[in-house]
Amino acid sequence: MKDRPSISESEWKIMKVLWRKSPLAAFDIIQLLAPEQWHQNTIKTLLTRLVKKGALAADKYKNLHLYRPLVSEEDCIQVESESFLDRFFAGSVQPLLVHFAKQEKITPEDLEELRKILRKQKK
Amino acid sequence: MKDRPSISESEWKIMKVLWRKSPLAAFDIIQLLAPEQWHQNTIKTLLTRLVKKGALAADKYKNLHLYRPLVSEEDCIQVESESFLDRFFAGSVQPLLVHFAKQEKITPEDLEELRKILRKQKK
DNA sequence: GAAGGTAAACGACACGTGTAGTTGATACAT
DNA sequence: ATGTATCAACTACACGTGTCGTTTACCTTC
Repeated sequence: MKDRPSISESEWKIMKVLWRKSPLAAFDIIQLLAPEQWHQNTIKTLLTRLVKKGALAADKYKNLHLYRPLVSEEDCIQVESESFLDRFFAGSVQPLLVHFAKQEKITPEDLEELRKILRKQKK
Repeated sequence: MKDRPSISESEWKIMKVLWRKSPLAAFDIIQLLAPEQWHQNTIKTLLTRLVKKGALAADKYKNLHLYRPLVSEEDCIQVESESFLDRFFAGSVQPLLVHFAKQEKITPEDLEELRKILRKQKK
């Protein structure tokens, strides 16, 4: 897995749209992100920057570009999770789990789910 | 819990030092952060900014300041975790757990530990 | 082929951050 | 009391980011 470009918070919202459905024209993305109340140019700028960073491809189609992701959501989440772990939990999952457990964010059902996944992996 | 000031990555390293032991003078902090290879002034600047943000107190003592945290590590981790969850896992712990489980970052021992914590809370 | 309209490209600006040089204040030693 | 070392304060600057305005290119339609 190559280095993933660093994607800022706003940029991430763009990526999410395109991970869900692509390729899309700037116009479509602007529509889908209407709830963010961003100026059109703001979204265009973010798109341009994401292309420059290598996170998106922009295929020319007539007088517009069709954007599609060049990096997978899985990989990006992976990178972000890694750095999150490093910064706040000394790089290991255990303290993170403890943290969330103490916040009462983890339910017995989650635990059961986890057990299932682990069991599957053992095979 | 009041709003925690936003603490950048470098600033976080300073905070970690002071959460471990405080109060400390700038000099001590510079010593302890020697591995970071930061210029002294860099650390001073970060300290000043943290004071301005309300994350640290600087008590005057003779010709120097003694720094101590004004926000707790727990609270800050809490805020960061929350925003991390929101950004990458739609705000819920479940997908995060699944993610880490799939990365094989979670061991059966972790699971056992979790179970213990949950059991304790039920009481 | 000229006109009109949209999309892209470019430029701009403020703010946060990482990084460090310069200046000013001050405690201590002589 | 004065000099010196040290700490704090101020200043600076480049880069990333969030946010848009302005200009240019180009497709489509008449």
